[in-house]
Amino acid sequence: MSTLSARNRRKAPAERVTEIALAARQIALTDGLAAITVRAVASRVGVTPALVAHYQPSMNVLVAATFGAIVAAEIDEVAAELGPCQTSVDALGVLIDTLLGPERSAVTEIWLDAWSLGRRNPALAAEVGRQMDAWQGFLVAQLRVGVARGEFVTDDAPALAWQLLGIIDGLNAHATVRYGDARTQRPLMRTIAEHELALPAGALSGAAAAP
Amino acid sequence: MSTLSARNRRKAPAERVTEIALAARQIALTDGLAAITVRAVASRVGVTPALVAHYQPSMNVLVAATFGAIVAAEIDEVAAELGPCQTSVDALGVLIDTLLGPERSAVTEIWLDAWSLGRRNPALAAEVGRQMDAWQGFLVAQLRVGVARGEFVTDDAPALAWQLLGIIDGLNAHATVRYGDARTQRPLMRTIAEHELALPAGALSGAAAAP
DNA sequence: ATTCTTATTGATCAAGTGATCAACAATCTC
DNA sequence: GAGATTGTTGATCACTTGATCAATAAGAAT
Repeated sequence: MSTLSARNRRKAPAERVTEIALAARQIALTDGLAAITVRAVASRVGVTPALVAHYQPSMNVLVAATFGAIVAAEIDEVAAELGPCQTSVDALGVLIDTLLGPERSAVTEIWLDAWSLGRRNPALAAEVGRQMDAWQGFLVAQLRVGVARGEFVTDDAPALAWQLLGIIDGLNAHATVRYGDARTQRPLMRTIAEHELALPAGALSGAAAAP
Repeated sequence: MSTLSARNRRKAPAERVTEIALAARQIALTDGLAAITVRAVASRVGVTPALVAHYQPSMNVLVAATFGAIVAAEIDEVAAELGPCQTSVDALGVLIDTLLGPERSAVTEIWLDAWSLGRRNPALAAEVGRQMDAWQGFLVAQLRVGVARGEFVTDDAPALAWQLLGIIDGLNAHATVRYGDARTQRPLMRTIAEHELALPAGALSGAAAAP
């Protein structure tokens, strides 16, 4: 790849750091968090392993940072998609459709890797905690807007957010690992959300239904 | 441990194989599937790494077999617990309480490891598929009994079984990785099951309620 | 053009992994 | 008890991992 193209060019530290971070992200999305090794990243950037080690205090933190970057990007992406929605019901429907979409399997695998690798990588474990909190915070905000608008009813938005995220992660994990049939997952998820938020049956089904 | 106690005793192959399998299971339940190494198993059995390698075609299959054994034992255990139940509603309540219990976190971590490691270990991936099928088959059988008894109503037991298992795994994963609050998970799970099986509200709540 | 700063490298270490194989020795068989 | 069987070992290989450091050279400063 770029190993031969721009050989021996000297770059500003900030740029190299960015390159390394990007390479790590690509490797993770392709082959999982466990595939982020000094040599793999170095090879992808077109640089010596020593340079990667020079810019990163340790591989554990690079893995953690890469995980954090991927998940943070995911949140931003989903948030952007929810922007145009007029009602909270609309937004929730889009959220469910997006999060249970088949194109999220790469990110789901990242989550599975993180949950498993977190036990041996303290930095990663901490980052997993942060990102789970971030997701929950995001969803809580959405739910509270809906409650304020009088669209949703729930007496414990934080707990409900955790529950909904748990369900979504579980369905995604199953779909990614073994059964990719999202057709039955989305209706189920909508039904659960409707019930837990005191919505009329079918309220979430109409929105953003793909052909 | 037993490293010094019974030194240099020669055992029948079947017994050694059993010892190795047991050691692998204990290591997995304590430190995860990734901790199953030739040396770790050998050390626990009190034997040379070469002997472990001698009895196992490869570490990949030992990991896969260990995962399979743990999950199979889990299914048997749960099945045994459901035996005494008179009604399917009872059984489902016990099933939910058991599977979402806090003492299952070790097994949940095994599942997370398996899902993550499966990508690099074909034997493990195959075993994961088998055990997921086994769980689904078990739950489908339970659901069908309930339907036959007139307790449950569902037009697609297999699909519903996958969904319920996905939800349970997701809630368990979250609880294990970060939030161990099962108090909100079980009521939620009961509500979902009641709704999906056309049960009256609260039907699953009364059964097997711990003090 | 020369000097200086520093990004980059090559070589190398120590640790850990799975796996192999001739040699040993514990136990069984006769 | 002598011999055959085979469970078991010690040594060792090839490989991958993260990490270190003196030495090099690219680019900026003068």
